[in-house]
Amino acid sequence: MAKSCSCLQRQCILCETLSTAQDECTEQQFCEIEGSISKDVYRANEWLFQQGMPARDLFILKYGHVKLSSSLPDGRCHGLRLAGPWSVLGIEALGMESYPFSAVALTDVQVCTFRHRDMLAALENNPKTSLKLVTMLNAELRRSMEQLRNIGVLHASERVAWFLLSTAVDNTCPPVSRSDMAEILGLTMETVSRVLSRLRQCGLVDAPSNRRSVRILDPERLEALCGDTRQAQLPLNCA
Amino acid sequence: MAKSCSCLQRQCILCETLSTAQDECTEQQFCEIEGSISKDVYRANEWLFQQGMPARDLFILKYGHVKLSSSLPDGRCHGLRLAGPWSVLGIEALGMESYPFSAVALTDVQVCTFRHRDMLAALENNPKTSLKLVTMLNAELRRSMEQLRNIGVLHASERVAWFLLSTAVDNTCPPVSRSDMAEILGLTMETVSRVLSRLRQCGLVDAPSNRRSVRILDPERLEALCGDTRQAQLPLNCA
DNA sequence: CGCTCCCTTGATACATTTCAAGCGTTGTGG
DNA sequence: CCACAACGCTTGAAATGTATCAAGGGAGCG
Repeated sequence: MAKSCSCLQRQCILCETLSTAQDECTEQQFCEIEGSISKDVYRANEWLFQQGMPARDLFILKYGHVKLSSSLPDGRCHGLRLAGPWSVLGIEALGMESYPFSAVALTDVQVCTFRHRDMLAALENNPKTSLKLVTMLNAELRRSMEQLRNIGVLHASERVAWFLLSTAVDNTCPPVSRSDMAEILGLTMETVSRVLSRLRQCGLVDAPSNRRSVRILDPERLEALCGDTRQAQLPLNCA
Repeated sequence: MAKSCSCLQRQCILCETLSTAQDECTEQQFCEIEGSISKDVYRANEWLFQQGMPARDLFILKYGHVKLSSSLPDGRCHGLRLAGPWSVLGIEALGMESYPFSAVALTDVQVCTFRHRDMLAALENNPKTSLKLVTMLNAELRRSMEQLRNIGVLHASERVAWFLLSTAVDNTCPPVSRSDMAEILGLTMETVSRVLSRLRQCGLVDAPSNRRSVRILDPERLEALCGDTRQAQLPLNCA
């Protein structure tokens, strides 16, 4: 029997963990780990998990996009970030009672699901996995702090520009609605719409109003918009 | 020779790590770890480290308060959070080239300094330490996400109320200036000052204008201010 | 066709920022 | 010991960016 995860993807922390685990686990331990991975599918708008739910699993996103968001007791809600393929979700709850935020599928989504308790066991048995995990959490933390700073200091158009640039792959953004973007950027849907309209008029992006799709046409001018205040504060005269 | 860190504090991750390490390291390994801890002092307004500096150390704050902040290329700056005694600083840079943010002492400060490379070695040798670290990073991540949400959705007075409540120990806040608070909350100094003046008028806090000191007089009414919007949006009629 | 959903756009309201002046304390040097 | 500057804070008036409210358009779908 081949000792490996059936996907064997380089980008997947689980697959990599398993491949290093081969050297360090007994055959039995390894099979236990591999056996506890399940592959699941969620439809668009389904919840992977909700804030406050008992935390049991972590997810490796293999296909599709997910939105993470956190809400206040009074119902107000704020998007934390978008997650794309090969993101690890729900690991922030490892060792805790409940998920501190919610995750909803924006598109149809395919994931590997893994129990927290199995992850904890893998950590005990495999120091290399710990290191990988620590590195991952650190990266997450940096991203989160960068976002904190950006929400704190950037203007509306700078935030939109930054969002587009930071989420786009090949100048194409994930399929988010205006309200999703607004929620993540701490703005209203209307403001996001206005900014996108202006960016469209200036030829910086292609953002059809009917479809959830934004394409970046001029990455360089867009970058100028979110880096330097003086340019960014005058987004109307984009001449 | 006694095998323990000389402080032996329950709250200190380093001390705890060392005490568990006793069971798992050889005497030589243990002494290497212990020997690599240095105890340092920084004066108020000194930098512990700056954004972009090569990342070498992590710090356990033993006495005093530190402000973490991140800046944009154009100079705009945003406070990330305050750190008090027993915080671990600079661990977000573990395994990375440079510090992703800066840390400046608000008061005179006493720290234990520990090399990243020694921490990494400790992780390899001691799975329990990894778990502790992962738990810590997760807690940090949750805090950071909570803050992200709060900056995103809360109004000025709600943010101030939340800041006071979340940083106060025994209803007494760390010695931060109005501008420090403003920087962390994504507001201006003037706005913070106005909110504090109103809170003072309403008898919720004691905030003398000459000293960097805020004391919470009525925690319950203050909590009502940051939990529920409808109350929070009318902070002027605090009757 | 009529419904819903998402988006756009305009007018207005409002919270916060910006700009500006002044106050009290602290520390320094004549 | 007193002037003086520096610093942090407060407060007011005006400016401004974004939210809110409102109306309407277009695509998709039963």
